[in-house]
Amino acid sequence: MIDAAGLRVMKAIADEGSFTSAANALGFTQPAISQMVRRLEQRTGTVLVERYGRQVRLTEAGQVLARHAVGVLAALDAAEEEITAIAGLRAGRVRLQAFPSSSATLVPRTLAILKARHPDITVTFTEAEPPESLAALRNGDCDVAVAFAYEGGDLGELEEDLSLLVTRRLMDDEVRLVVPGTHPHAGDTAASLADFSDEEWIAGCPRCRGHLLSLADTAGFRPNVAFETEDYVAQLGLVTAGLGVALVPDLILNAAKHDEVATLPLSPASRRQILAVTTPDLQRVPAVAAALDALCEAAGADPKASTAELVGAKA
Amino acid sequence: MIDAAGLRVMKAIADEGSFTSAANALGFTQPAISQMVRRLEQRTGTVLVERYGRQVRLTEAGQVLARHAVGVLAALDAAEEEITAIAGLRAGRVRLQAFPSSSATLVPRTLAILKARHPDITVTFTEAEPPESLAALRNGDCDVAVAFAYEGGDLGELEEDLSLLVTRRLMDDEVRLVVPGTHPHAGDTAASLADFSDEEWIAGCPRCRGHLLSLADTAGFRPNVAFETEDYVAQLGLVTAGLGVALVPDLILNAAKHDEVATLPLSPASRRQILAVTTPDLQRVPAVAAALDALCEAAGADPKASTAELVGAKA
DNA sequence: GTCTTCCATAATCTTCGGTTATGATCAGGA
DNA sequence: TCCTGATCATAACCGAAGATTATGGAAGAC
Repeated sequence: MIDAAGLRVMKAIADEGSFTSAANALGFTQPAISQMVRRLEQRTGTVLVERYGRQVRLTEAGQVLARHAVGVLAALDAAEEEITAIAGLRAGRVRLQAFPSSSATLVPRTLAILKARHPDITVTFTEAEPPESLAALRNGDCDVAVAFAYEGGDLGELEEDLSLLVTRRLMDDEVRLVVPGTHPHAGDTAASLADFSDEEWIAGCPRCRGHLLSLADTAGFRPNVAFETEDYVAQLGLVTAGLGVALVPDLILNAAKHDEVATLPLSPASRRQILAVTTPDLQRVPAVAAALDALCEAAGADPKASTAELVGAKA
Repeated sequence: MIDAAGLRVMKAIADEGSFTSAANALGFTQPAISQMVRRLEQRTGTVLVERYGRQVRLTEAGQVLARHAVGVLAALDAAEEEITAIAGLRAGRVRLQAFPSSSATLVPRTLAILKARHPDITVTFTEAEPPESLAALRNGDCDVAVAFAYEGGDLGELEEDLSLLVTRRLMDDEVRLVVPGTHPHAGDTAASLADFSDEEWIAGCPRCRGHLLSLADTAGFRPNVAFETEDYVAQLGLVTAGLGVALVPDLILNAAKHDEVATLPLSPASRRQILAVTTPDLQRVPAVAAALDALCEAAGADPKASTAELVGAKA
């Protein structure tokens, strides 16, 4: 029945004292005000303005509207201001979830970039393996998930999960074989997985373990997994202690100390993709977009090149 | 940029959790909500709603709007309620100005009627002679003026003042000649003014004095005005003391004690009209209309018969 | 798989809310 | 006194907002 425009007009009339100057103040023409008042009057069923000759005066009801207008318009302005603050990155919130090994290097660098560029954005960060982070994304508990996908057989599994999500490729993470420094093959320039079929293996997270099994299967053996731990520092510790060998991505090796082990490139090489994942809608939220850019930059990827690389369901 | 309708929609979505149920709650169809959200989004330049398959969730910006909506809509409702209270006579204000001799009988009766019928209306009352009360009416300081107009020459003067005002005829007030009880003509059934040409006269307010002069002029003499006072009790007192004769309207005689004087009807009779005056706009304000009705009733006039008796400028 | 339940889109129509053009009235001044 | 300027009202018009119905596509339930 009463809308913001009507209140604005009533307040302008109260402030300016005439239809004409109210119209000027609001950037309208005079008849617009005339009609607006008439509409308001027939909507409310009351007389709002008293016309006496060429001057107008608000009736009591009109004064009531003008009085309320102040508060309502202030509230609307506040809302608008808050919205534009979010849109203009002067505020906003990003909830980031990243898998553990990325939180050592990629995430801190990202947060630093984001903080420097948009200090008013609040970023919350949670560590989560890709299945969980993607679930959180779908569930609305997370805005950006940093996930990884192994090239090869395992990729298909993740791809299914990416339906209707938007991904940005951050970097390729090469997987290396880590052996104790004292290992006979420690000095090799590359490692063929088949040569390590008799070793005891140290596996990481479930999906890393799946990748190990997949690679080993291709190499023609079934690895003897002696230890399993999601803690990659522990993995390296176990290898250092001579308790086995492990497949460890570069990202982890760059982050963690690994002086007493040898890291051998695989032959054939195996990589995993590090991806930033979000939804098509969230992608357009400025704070989220800024976070994605920061992630790309932190990963050393060209933000432009990888922008809007959409992974459809079965496309 | 943001209007009440948009806020209402955002709040409904927040409350209901889906477009469809929000549409039902607001009495719209689902596409209306879809379009409204889209419009809001392109107006604000931000994503307000996240679509996850078949469910929707508000983004941070959307939640901001929904949060502000509560306050804004409450304020709008409050304004509307206040307006309808005025329209429904559950609130409102009437500022009444009446000339002194009416405030003795007519006004108290009117206020009593008004109080009984619409206890929530606040009435303010000021005593003022017609010229002042009409000026206040024009000036917006008064909603209803109770004025009087002498029939005859003097009426024209007031008529000019009534341009663009609305009058309601409340009653006819017969003017009588008041003489001391000991006066030779005290026992007469009627008085011809010419018979009192040699008397000393006691005049009232300026316009009453003008009326006296006008009547005397018609009767062919120029009255000897010995005293002038706007206090009608004093006038009667002066007559009682034998200091002169006076023309006094019935309204005053009914209100004030006048045991020791004789009141003679004039021949030819002379009357003044008691009028309620307001503006065409104010006439439609419920509280003002109620006051006019109460005035008519207090005056014993038929409210219907005298309604909307418009006195135009030169019509 | 089918079926239901969501939201999105398209086409259409009404109403709102603005414009320009014009008229009527009042105030002020030559 | 009669212009003249300022003000509000009204009419005709027009574009866009905002609703509708009809339809399609995707997600989830069975």
